[in-house]
Amino acid sequence: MADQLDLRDLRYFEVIAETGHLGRAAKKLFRTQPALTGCVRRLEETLGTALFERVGRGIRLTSAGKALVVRARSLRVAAEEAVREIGELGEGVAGHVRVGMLPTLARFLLPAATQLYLKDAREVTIKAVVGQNDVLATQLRAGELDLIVSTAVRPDETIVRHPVCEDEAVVIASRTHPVLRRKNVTLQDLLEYRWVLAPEVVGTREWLEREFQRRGLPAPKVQIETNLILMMPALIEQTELLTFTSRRHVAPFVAGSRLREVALRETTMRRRFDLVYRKDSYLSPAALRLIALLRERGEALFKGP
Amino acid sequence: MADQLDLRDLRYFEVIAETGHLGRAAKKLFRTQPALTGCVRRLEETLGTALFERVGRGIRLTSAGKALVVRARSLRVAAEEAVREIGELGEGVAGHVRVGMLPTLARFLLPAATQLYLKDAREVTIKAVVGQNDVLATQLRAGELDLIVSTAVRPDETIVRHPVCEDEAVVIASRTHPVLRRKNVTLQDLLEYRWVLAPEVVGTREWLEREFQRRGLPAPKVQIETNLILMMPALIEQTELLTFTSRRHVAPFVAGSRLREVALRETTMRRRFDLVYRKDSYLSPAALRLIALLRERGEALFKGP
DNA sequence: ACCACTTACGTTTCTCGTAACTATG
DNA sequence: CATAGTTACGAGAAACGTAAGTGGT
Repeated sequence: MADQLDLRDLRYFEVIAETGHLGRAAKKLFRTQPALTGCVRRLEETLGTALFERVGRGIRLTSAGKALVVRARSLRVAAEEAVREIGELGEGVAGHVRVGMLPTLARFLLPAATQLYLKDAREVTIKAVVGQNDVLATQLRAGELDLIVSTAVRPDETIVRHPVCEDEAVVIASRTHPVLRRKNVTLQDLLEYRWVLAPEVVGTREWLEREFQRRGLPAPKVQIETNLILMMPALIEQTELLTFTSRRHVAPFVAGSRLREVALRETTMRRRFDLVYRKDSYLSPAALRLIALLRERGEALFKGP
Repeated sequence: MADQLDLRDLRYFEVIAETGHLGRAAKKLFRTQPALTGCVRRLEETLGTALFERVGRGIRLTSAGKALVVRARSLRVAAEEAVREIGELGEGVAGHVRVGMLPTLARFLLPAATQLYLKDAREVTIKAVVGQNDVLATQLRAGELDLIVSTAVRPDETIVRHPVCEDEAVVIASRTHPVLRRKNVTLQDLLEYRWVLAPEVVGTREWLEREFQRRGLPAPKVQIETNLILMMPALIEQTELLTFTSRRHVAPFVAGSRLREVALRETTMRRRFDLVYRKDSYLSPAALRLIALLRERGEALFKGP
């Protein structure tokens, strides 16, 4: 005798209890009457209790049977929920993804990407970490992030890199800034102004200062240093400060932006954003879906409509 | 491919997930490794998702697998609870019984009987209805009670009767009552006193009045008429009233009772208490247990220790 | 006599164990 | 080469369907 319930039997039992007739239940279930007799017999054996009383030529639920109807229903629902949840996890439309990215990407890729991603994966939760490339790479290797989108991650055999999009960091000023009225602006000219820059460890600032240094020039004078990279454009909108960050902040890339690029070949930093993830670790289907989405449409999403 | 979960597979899966090894799990479950491989394969098929990743020569839960562990555990617990609940209902140690009885039985049988009954059936709830025999019989036939213990229920083919115990209703007085100082008390003598009696429709009062009438005597003078039969003895404890009810209220049957029997053959009413229930209706195991208990031990319980 | 459930029995399906196979450290 | 998991296949168990049986209306 089985000492454990069988969900199939319980499903049959529910229909039998609802109809009150083995014959009609059999039709509904595409089974024969004897099969359902067997089902009831099995349940009654494992439960050690009569579920139906044989009254006249029909059957009627006993009190134990009535109680089992309730239990059977909730068990069935719970099982169905489990199948659904796990199935969705498997398809990557549910679950959890931990993704890290640079501030520029958080501003110009994340919103569109998440919107598109969640359209087919409503039950997925996302942890988005914004940080500098060194921090992101460390967290990725530590298993704290499933994937990152970043620049200049050193390749090795434990990670996979895919180029996603290109970007250029440029010198930016408010559209009313005096430097924009000058012609043939030089690197030297830029040193006349004060700057809003990221901390020295950040890739863009490192690059910028090196460019000045290469040409025998001093580093730009920093008036505001902030690790809130995304705030830098807003900080210079109404001042005579300069900053150095992604061209995407500048009109016409951002409609209505008060900012303009200070076009200068020497201060144009090309950089490639790579999608990076660990090679041999398990990635949830939800994470795999996000990876696929970023590989296929990341560039278009970053460029905007 | 099965489209429904199997509780057995989920049980296996739990152990596999806990140990993280098919081999060790197989030992715990008294199964072989291939059997568990098959179990995992079945689950993965019905869920459409990988539950383990094959890492090295071992296995590791995927995120979907981790989620399934939680679901599997709660499903197993719910199934076990269902088995337990329905099993207890079946054994009659859980459930609900509706029982009716006469006041005397409520006083002298119900406490001991329920105590004994609930010792083995802690989860059973009881509805105890106290009433006169005609009311009880009506409610029994209407299906509002599962069983009654009463007197003089008219037998027919829809009910079953079992004698449970015998009782005698007698005239009762306070131990300080003057009638107790008289010798050779007669029926006539009793008419000198006032009475506390039940309403005229109640069996004991009917019987008593008929006994006086049979001997050409008037009915006793009623000072207090109450349907709270059980209050009658208390009402006469400190007065010169007489009452007519079960001898069980009188010392020495109730230790410390202030009441005494006015012994008189003409006022001694023998009555038999029957256990009565419907013959062809479903009786819950809990009810059947109570019936068996009353049949086997009802008499001893009524008589007291 | 008919209807509804049960029993009997053969067939199919499923699960499990044995043994051989594959892959990893 | 030892260990962990997988594949292949046959034996046994379980569930199902057909057909005959039982009981109530």
